[in-house]
Amino acid sequence: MEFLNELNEAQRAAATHVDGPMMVIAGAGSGKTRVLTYRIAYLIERGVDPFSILALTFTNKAAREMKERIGKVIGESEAKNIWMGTFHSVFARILRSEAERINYTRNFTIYDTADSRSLIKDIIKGLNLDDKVYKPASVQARISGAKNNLIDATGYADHPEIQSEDAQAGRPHIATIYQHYESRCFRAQAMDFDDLLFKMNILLRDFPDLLYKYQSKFAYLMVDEYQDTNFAQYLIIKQLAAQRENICVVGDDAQSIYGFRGANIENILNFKHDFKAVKTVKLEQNYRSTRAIVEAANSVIAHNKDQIPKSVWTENGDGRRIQINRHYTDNEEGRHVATRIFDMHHQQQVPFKDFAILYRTNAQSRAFEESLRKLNLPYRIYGGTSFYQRKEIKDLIAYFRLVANPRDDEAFKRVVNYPARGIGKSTMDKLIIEAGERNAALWDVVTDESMPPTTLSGAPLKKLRDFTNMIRRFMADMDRMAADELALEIAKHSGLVSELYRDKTPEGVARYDNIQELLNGVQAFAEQAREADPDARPTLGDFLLDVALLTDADQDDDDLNKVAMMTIHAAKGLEFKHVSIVGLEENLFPSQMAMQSRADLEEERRLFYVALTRAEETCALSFAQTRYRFGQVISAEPSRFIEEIDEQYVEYSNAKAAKPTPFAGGASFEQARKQWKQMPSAGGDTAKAFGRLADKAAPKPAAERPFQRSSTGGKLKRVDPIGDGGALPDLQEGTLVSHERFGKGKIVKLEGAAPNTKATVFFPEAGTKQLLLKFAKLTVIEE
DNA sequence: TGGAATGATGTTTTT
DNA sequence: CATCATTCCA
Repeated sequence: MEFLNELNEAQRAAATHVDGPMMVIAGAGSGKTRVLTYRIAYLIERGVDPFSILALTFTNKAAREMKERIGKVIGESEAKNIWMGTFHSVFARILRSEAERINYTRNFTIYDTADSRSLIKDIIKGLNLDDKVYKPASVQARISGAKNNLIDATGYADHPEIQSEDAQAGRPHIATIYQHYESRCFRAQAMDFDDLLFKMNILLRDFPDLLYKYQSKFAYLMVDEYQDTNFAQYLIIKQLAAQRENICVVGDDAQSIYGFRGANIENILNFKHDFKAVKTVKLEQNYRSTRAIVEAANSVIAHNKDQIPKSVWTENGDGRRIQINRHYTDNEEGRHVATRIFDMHHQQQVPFKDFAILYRTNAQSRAFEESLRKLNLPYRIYGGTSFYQRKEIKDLIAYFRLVANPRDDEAFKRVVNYPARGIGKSTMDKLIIEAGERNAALWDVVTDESMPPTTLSGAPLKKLRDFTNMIRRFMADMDRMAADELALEIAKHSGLVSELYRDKTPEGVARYDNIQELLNGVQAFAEQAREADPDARPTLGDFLLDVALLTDADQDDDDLNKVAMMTIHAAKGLEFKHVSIVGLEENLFPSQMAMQSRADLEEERRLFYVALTRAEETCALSFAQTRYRFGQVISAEPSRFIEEIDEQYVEYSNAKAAKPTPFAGGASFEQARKQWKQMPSAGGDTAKAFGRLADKAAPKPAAERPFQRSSTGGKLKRVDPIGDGGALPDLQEGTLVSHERFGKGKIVKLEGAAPNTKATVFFPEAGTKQLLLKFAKLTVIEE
């Protein structure tokens, strides 16, 4: 097994460990995936049956990659038999085959976050509770938290601590909502994401034969990213491993970033107590990054109190310091990052795929998207509003869902009147009330001939029945047709395709294309299944199971040479040669939600650690002093995390320092840092875009002032992102100007001295506005 | 009943 | 600024 020679001593010790519990503490970039891969290969070469290996990863992508890599070592045909996937997808598969034990159909629906929130909203309304007090999102979070800790609705109501928490928060009825939620999900034969873990636990708890079955089946367990498991996941693992104790967990407490989802670092700390004679291996040598990056990351994480002591080190070269860039606006930040990529690509032939832009929140992607597009740089955004969240896709999938499981109330409500069938709100309200009274699914109320709805009759009832009859026809075809065939049939005969085809606006065409793409996706899925097993008859239900747990990040990376943009969470486990971490501002990163508690702040810091350690060669940080948020310009201060980096690994690119050579340190540098710190910023308070003065803001030196084209047209004159007033010398009363939002207008009055000049402008389209030149992006229009 | 227009409202991170 | 939800009118 010569592949073992590619491993260092610690890695090899981990990869060749066969029986008994093992915990691998793997620092960032220490070759953990390689170890997991080779360990599986090693097991199989030693004669372990691939079918008896269960490897749980955090993302589908990680699972796929690992499978591929194992395939290269031991051959694809063996590799494909390994049980490998995310917790959710593996247990969804098991639940599907054991569904009847818990009185579910094997075609149960998986409710996504939106479905479950809409159901919760519904329940809150039905209980006549105030949705200002019972905010659906927080109720959902509360229920989710309970499920992750294996507390059901009854347990929730009986839990003194939880009850007093809710009472104190003024929301004593969450227990009731939870009870309804539970029964409504069951009524609809639906499980939410948390249920996949919760019900798996139920299976193992209530059916000893099943526990035994899966304990015997999975002789070897491996869990990646163990630090991110929550209690529900932990207990499944623990139970499955209880018999043979052949369990290997891999994790890094420093990279635990899913606390908000119930992940519990304790799981990693307690592993030693749960199993006896645990072999522990620490992987501390980093192969990924330069020394500057490794040390910078180390210096940051050292600020955390809670951690397992370990020292990540590298033999790699020093590399370039972490570059820090200050910007006046978020748009300028976008331009700068894009320009840097442009330059490096053209001057040093760096391929696009070597770049990544990482941010804290999805909303930040916009500025970068725009700038990259302007420079014609190819990019790909991972996550965010994924393909599967688009309205038209959800609509068609809702049809699929309904055909697979007609009791799926959320799907029913979504498409019963789309395309329009004359089934309006009042009809649906009656139906929903009646379903509630009978505790039956909407579908059952409509189709139960023996007990017709009492409040509905005549035309409305007929329309509803026409709809269910149509779905019934699809259902009848489910046995005859393969997934791809049926999908096409549904798309056509539901009227959805023709509805979209009629819409010739650019958006409509895009939607139509998306539907096409989804249908192609079903086809690809079916063909792949047939390829793997010629006798397989992939059903629409199989496809749904797959698609419900897919994320955008899992989409096929066919055309790969693109700049990658994603949240730091999504970047976990990935690496890039050149990384830009953007938006390093207080209240953004760290997030303002995390400012309250030390634990939350430490999680943010670990997130920053994860971000830094994605980089192989260079890492640039940036922040803006003003940023659009909620449609307002707000000012921001640099993130505390920047200062936490040991300064010998940092360079402040646009402070006026000479470019220091790596690690030169020295007085000139200190000075630059000081200078940079003293640079005036707009202060911490929110300043309205067109309102109050932010007198502390200093004008930018004219030489640095960039030009930019106004989006509303008008000939390019000059634009001033910070707007210091003096920048538009030929402004006077009567001048025609153009504003991004308000369109063209005429200056009526100018008052105040620069930089606080205020202009009164009359916009024919928007009325008279008072604008502070400092902030308003005005362009002079030449006659 | 359906659609358009208007107004309130909210943003972490993900399976 | 977006999206959503509610409202209002045909």
